[in-house]
Amino acid sequence: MARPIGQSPVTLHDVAREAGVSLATASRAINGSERKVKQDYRERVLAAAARLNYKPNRAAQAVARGSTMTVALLVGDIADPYFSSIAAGVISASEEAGLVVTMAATQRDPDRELDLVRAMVSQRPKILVVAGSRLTDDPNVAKLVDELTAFEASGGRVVMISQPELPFNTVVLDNVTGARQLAEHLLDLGYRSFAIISGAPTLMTSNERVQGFLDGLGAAGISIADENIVSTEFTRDGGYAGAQQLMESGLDHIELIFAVNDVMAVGAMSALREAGRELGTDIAVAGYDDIPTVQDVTPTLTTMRLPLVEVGRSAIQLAHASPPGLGPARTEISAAVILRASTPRIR
Amino acid sequence: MARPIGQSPVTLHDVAREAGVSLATASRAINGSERKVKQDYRERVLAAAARLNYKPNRAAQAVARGSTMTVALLVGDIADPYFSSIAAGVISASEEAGLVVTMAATQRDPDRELDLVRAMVSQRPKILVVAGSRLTDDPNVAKLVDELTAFEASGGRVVMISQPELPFNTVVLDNVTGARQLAEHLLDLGYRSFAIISGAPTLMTSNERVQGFLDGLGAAGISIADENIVSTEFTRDGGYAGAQQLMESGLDHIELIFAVNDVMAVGAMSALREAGRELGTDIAVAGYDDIPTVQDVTPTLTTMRLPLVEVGRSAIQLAHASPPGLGPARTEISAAVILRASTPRIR
DNA sequence: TTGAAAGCGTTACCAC
DNA sequence: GTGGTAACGCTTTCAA
Repeated sequence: MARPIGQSPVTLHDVAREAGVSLATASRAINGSERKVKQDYRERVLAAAARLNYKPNRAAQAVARGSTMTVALLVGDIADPYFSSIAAGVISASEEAGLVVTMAATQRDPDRELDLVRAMVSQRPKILVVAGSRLTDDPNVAKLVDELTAFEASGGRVVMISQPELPFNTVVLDNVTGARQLAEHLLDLGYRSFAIISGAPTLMTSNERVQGFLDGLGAAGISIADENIVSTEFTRDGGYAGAQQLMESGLDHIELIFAVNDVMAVGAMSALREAGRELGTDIAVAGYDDIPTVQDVTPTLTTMRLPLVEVGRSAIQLAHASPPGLGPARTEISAAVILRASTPRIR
Repeated sequence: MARPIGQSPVTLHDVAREAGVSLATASRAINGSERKVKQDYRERVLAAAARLNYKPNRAAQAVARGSTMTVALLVGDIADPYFSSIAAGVISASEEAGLVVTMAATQRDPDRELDLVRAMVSQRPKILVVAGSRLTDDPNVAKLVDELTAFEASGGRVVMISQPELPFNTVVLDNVTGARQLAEHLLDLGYRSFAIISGAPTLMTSNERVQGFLDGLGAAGISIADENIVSTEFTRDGGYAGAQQLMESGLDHIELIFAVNDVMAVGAMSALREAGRELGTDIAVAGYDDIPTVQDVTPTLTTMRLPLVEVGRSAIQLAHASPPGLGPARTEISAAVILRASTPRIR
């Protein structure tokens, strides 16, 4: 009596029949506004629904209502702690708002990104969050902007994380300022000669952090020779390779290596350690992001703290706060310098 | 001419009109089977769709077809590398199969888990993947099994990751065997006295690993005193706290601490290090899972390698391989001992 | 407050 | 092959 028989899930129709009311009433009692249905009817419907183990069909609701309760989230790589922390924030804020999160990973490929954005738009989510860095030479930006603009025109909300150059709501991470502050603090600690491990030359996040860092040093009259700025993959293994590359070309008078993100810094530290360098004494290292692991490596890593979970939450809040029609809104998230053992005072 | 005007997305209807064909033909040309529509009609429709920037409404397709193209994934905590690696596998395998992934996080709370399973069932996904460990005293198992059984009865496929006690398709991670192997290898290296940092006493994954480890030691006539088995949270901070607890109660003759997962092991290492213990020499540490970070901590961590991304992929493959109606199928994933610097040979 | 009925955007069956 | 049209499960007018 209770379980759905065979293949077909219970529909609202079944519930209405079981409760002896009309489809409309059943709908109102279960999903509609509070006021409209009389107490005993409502109870009868709810009881019937419970008895039959009824679950509203979300797809059908979406069609009927003309809108979903979905948040679509696009990340570069979910196994990367940067993205997984942001995702945790997006998921928790979404759940609180009764929204379901749909997720896809671009593997940092612009073509894939465009395809996936199209796939996500096809789901007609309420909110579309795009995390991950843009490339300066991204061949697809124009198309991307078109898709997203059309999506907004049709009532969806777009939120970009850290891509302020695009005309959408954005959670802004001021990488230039952050990296400059980091540089200043490192100068304070006495460091004077630096190397940088950066991502691909076209990767904007990487560029901004390099630029900010150089700005900070420049203000103190310090510069970095080109051969001491290497660019590799924006991953742990990239950092590892970058450190090796630096060591090959000497690394002689370098006191500190700035890796433009923590996973790269951690990889670099392993490469340096394996090469017999004493971290923190022979050579200092700093990163960016403050992913959880950097407290557990040795020495603990100096970095810029980005409240990543908060960033994810902010994306959802921004979407809710920004009225459609008005121009793009932004939430600025500021980073904080976290000095740890990898950069001891040296002068 | 090209862009959707105002609020309403382009529908198949619009495309049909633009192409001068019927709704049915438009549907067939765009989403239907290859054979049925003549070349020039198909081209006209496709051209019209492109011109209007048409995107099929997935929800409407789901209603009409009676099934979605969705995979629902339930994890404990997406920011935990164990889950995020599994999620990466689920996402990539799903994308390859043209499926969209929906995700939710239980925060390891059984009540939340049940609620979220209900919410996900409501989406009528094609596949529902439940990762995360079960509790021995889970008050909701019966209800959970009911929900999942009903979901399967209505045509969905369920896959559990590492919960072989439930009557569903399962990706089995043989924790008992894995932990036993680890113990054997550590005995080989000369270790004779051990402590364990475990998760909550009701957490099955934790229990299995403890049990397997004790089995392995027991076969060599070695046991562990109760006070040297502490139980804490199944997280990095739990591991940190567990190590502190062990140190308070002495840790005197202990040669090696086995933490039942890597994040706990990494936390424990930090606690030990901060307390001035020389890792690998004063005290050895081993973990379980082989999350990426364990190669970058110092010393590198001995652990059991679980191919986590592969585990996620297997879940989707299993769902596709297992015909509905037949009993639950299983895929066994075996773990491999990875000896690293945290457990040097000592005898 | 309730119920009948008209949608929502697609698919799929059934004639032509 | 193609087009008309009845579904799909639900929401939401519109009358009653």
